[in-house]
Amino acid sequence: MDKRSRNETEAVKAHFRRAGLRWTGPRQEIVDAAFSTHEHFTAEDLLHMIRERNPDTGVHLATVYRTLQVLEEGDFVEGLDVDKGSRLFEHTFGHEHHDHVICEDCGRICEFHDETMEARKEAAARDLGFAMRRHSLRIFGTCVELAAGHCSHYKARRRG
Amino acid sequence: MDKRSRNETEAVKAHFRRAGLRWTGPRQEIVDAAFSTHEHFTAEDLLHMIRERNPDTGVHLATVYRTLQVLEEGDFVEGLDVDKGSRLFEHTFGHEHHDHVICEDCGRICEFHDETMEARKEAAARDLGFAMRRHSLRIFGTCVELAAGHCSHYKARRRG
DNA sequence: ATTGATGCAAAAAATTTGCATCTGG
DNA sequence: CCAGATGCAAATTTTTTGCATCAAT
Repeated sequence: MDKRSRNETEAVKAHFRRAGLRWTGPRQEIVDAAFSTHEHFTAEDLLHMIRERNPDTGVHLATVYRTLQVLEEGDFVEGLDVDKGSRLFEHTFGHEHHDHVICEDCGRICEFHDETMEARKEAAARDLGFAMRRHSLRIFGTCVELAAGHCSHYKARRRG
Repeated sequence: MDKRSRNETEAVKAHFRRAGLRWTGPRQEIVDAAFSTHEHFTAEDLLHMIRERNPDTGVHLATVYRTLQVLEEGDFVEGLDVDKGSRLFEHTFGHEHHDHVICEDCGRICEFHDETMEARKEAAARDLGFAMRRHSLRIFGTCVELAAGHCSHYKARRRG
């Protein structure tokens, strides 16, 4: 585990302690796995990652879902609805918020951050009498790689 | 049916004809119902609306889903993921695009349109090599009505 | 010791699909 | 007529829950 994910794990631990939640073996494994990748992952993906790191793990998918929920509430991970299949998660702690562009054909996901938009989201919510808690901007379209016929994501998706 | 929804129905009909899709009784009923309201509705809501207008209708929920899919592809309706329960639909034909602010506690949904953001979405997608097809910005938070303790949506949701 | 967390299996919820039948063009 | 649309039921898929047991504090 690199120094960065060690720090992140510590932050999660501290949060659990503060919130009166227990720090258990399964939670340790789930958090370690979640912070070990910088890709998007489903709950099932995460379980596979856990099993790769520790073939003898007893962690169950239900526990993964339960823990992801807690992590999401604590702003350590964020879920993304992709309209097709399971929700994708990514760890967010220590990262700047970003929005997503999703290819409807190949599933490729790109990220971007736009400070102007962030400010306007905040303002829009405020103007309507809302306290913004979280926000999700997804742009769906098609990527040029796919249109040009040399998109590696497309083949990967067909195989999967 | 007012003149506006008649026009909208005609546009849908024309689209179906152009696309080589058949104009059937169930589709007529589904489209009429979808354009008869300016609220968000689930597939099931729409079926109830159809049954209210015509108690003897034989339209089936599966057909509602199938037709909503066609309508969405034709940009006549738009689906909204609300993280809790079913997808909400609204007819969009002839309406300016808008984004949504959703109260996580009471379910209230407000809409807004921000031209600057629209332009930046478009640009973000282009810069990343995507052709934007659709986009969905959802801001989740809490509304002041609820915080102030006089939110009608909250009670409505508890009852429902 | 207590109370929360976990594994497991089973339920739940929402949407999709297979198929025989019907129907619009 | 014939391809596409529909009703119906059954399947699918993903996530959640009940409950007995286990373990952290």
